[in-house]
Amino acid sequence: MNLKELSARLGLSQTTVSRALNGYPEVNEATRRRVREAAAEHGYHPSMRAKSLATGQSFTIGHVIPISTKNELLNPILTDFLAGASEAYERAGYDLLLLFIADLDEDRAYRELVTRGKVDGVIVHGPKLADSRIGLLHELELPFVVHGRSTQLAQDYNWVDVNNRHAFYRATGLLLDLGHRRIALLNGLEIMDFATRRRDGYLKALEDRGLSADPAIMAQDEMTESLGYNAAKSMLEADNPPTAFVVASVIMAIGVRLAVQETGRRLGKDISVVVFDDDLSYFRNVGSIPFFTTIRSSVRIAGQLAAEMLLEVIRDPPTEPKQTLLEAELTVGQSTGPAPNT
Amino acid sequence: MNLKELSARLGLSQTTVSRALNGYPEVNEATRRRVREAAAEHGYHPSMRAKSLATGQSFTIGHVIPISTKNELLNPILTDFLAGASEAYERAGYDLLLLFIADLDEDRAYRELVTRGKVDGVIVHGPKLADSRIGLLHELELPFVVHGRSTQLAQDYNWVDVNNRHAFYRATGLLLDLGHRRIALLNGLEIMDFATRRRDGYLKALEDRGLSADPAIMAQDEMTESLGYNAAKSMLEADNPPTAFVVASVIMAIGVRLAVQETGRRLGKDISVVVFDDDLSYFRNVGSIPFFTTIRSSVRIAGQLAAEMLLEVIRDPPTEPKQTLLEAELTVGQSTGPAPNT
DNA sequence: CCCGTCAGTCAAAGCGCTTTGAAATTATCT
DNA sequence: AGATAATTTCAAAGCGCTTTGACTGACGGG
Repeated sequence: MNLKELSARLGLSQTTVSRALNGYPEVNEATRRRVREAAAEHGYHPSMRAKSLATGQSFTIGHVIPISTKNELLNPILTDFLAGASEAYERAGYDLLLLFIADLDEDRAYRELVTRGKVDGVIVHGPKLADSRIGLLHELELPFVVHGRSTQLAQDYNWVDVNNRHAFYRATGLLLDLGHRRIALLNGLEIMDFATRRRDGYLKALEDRGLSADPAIMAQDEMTESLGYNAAKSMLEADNPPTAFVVASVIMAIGVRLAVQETGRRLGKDISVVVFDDDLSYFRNVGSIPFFTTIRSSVRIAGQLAAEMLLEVIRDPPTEPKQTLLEAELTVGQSTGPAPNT
Repeated sequence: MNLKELSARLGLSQTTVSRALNGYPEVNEATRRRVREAAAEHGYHPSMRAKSLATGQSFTIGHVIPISTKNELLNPILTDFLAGASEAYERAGYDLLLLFIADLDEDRAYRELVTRGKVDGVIVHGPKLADSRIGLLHELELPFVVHGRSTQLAQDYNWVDVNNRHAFYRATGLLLDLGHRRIALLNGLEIMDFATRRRDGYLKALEDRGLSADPAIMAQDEMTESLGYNAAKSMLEADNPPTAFVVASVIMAIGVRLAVQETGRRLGKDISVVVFDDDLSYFRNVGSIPFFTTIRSSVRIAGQLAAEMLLEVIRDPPTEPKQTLLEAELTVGQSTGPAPNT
C-alpha cells in the first residue's frame, strides 16, 4: 500500500492525503479523520526511502563508536547510553544508526556519512584530549553533540558531560575526611578527556589539603577487571601501600576488591574504595546499604539528554552551543571507613 | 556533488557514470577508470536516499533489542555482538540500525520496519521459549537470522547459536569428575531459550551419573552481580550447601566469588565454580592460568557469523534454512578443584 | 450582484539515483 | 564492401514521497 493507492481508494489527491497525515492545517478536519482511518485500516506508513529523498532528511542519528585498532576494547557503558538515546529518538520518530569505526579512517567515515546523506546528525563518543573530530564536524556542518568534552579546543560545541573533575574531587575529599593520606588513583586512559578531568579533580583535592601526589599510586589504563586487579595488587604489595583507592569504574573496582581480599585486607576497614559508577543496569549497586561507596551518574540518562539535545539542535540550530553538565551523586556504602591507625 | 553534475562534468550520461561506478560490464574500462578518478577527486558518493528509493533496498540491517517493560535490564553482551556484526556489514556496505523495543509493541514495530522499508533484514535478539517473532517475520517475509534458538516452533528458520546444552553438560561433567556431588546451577531466566538449554545440559549430566537434581540449589534470574551474590550466599548459608556452582555468566560469577569469600570459603578449594564466558572484552579472563574455569564462546564472533549469514540470505534466499552451531571451549582455571572431603 | 478572501483540493515538478529499451559506434565475418 | 553482431553510450521512465503554485467553491462585504 502506497500513497498513490491510498489516495485513489479515498478519491483524493496524493497532496491532500500526504498533508492530512502530516498534520498540515490546510486540510478539512473531516477529511483528515477519514484519511487517518483509512491509513490505519490498511496499515499504511509512508516509505522512509521516498520520504527521505523528498525531504532531504534521513530521520536517522548516527552514533559513531571509535574502535582503537590496537586493543579493540569496547566500552561497557555503550549499551546503556544507546538505550537512553533510543528513547528520545523513538518519541521523535528518529532512528539510530550504529557505526563502529576504526580510529584510522574516522575522517573518511564521517565525510561519507554526510555525502551519502545517511544521517541528520551524530553523537560523538569517547572524545580524546584534543579531538580532531570536532573540527571536522564543524567543517562538514553536520549537527552533533559530544558525549563528554574535549579540552584544548578553540571552537565551542554542544556537549553533555558529567562533572568528572568535581566528582573525583569529592571522592578524594571524602577519603581525606576519613583520615586517609595515601590515596591511590586507578584511572582510565588519560588520552581520554574524561580521565584527565578525573585526575585533575583528584590532584586538586590533595593539593587543597596540602598533600602532594605520588605517581607510584596513580595508575591509568583500560578499565577492565584484570587491570584493576593488577594495579591494586602491585600497589598493595609495594612498600608504603595506599589505604584507599579512588577507582574510575565499577568493573575496575571489582578487580580492586579481589586484590584487597587476596592480600588479606578487609574492604571498608583496612582499605577504603570510592568508585565512579555509571549506574549500569547489571551492576546496580543494590541493597539497603550499597556495597561500594560511589560517585554515581547514570549514563543512560546522559544518553537520553544527549539525544534530546541533538534533536533540538537539528530542529532549530542554536546560535549558542548547548551544554549540559551533570553532577554525580555521592553515596556512601560499605567500602569506605576511617583510615586505619598506623 | 551529485550524479547529474558529475556526469555533466565528464561529458557522459548519468547511465554510464552510474554503471561505471557500480561495476557493470557494459562500460569501457578506460571510461570506467576516468569516471572512478573523477568521483574520487570530487569526493562523490551516491546518495543512499536516492539509491534506496531507486533500488528498493535500504542496505540496512535492523537489530531489534527487546526491552522488558518490567525490569529494563540491558544485556551486557550486546555491544560485543553488535561490534562483531558491524564488521560484516562494513565489508558489505551495509549499515546497522539499532532499535530498542518494549516487548509490548514488538509486533507493531516489526510491521512498521517492513512497511516503511527501513531495513532489508533483521537480527532477532534474545529469543524466548516459543518466540512469536519468528512466526511474524515469516509472515512478513522479512529476511532474518536469530541469535539463539526458540524451541517448540514448528517452522524452521535461520539461526546462529552456541551449543548451550552441551556446554553445560560438559561443565557439570567436569565438576562431577572432580568428585562434586552437590552442584548448584545459577542460571539465567528460564523464559529465555538459551537458559532452558543450559538447564537441560546440567540436568542431563546429573542424570547420566545417576544423580537427581535438587531444586534448592537451582536458581534462575537476571544475570547480574548482585543476584549471583544473593543466590550463592543463601545456598551457602543453608543446610547441606553445594560444593560447586555452574554459573551462567561472568558477571553473575563475580557475585558468586564474593559470596564464597564472605562465607569464609576459598574458591577452587572449598568451592568450585565453572562459568559460561561470552568472552567480553572488558572481562577477559586473562593470565597464564585464568582465574575462572570457563566454558567460553565469543559472542563477538557469533555476531559476525549471524551478520554474514543474514547478508547471504538477503543476497540469495536459500531454500533450506541456514544454521550454525558453535561449540564452547572448556578452559580450566583456578576456580575449580577436587571436591573437599566431608 | 460582483469581487476579494479564504478554506480546501489538486496536478505536476522535483528529490537523485537505477534500469529499460533504443541508438550509435565499432568489430567481425563472408 | 555489406551485413551482422558485439560493444558502448544514451534518453527517459520510474521509485514514492513532499511541496509549489494554481484552481475551485463558498462566503461575506460593499
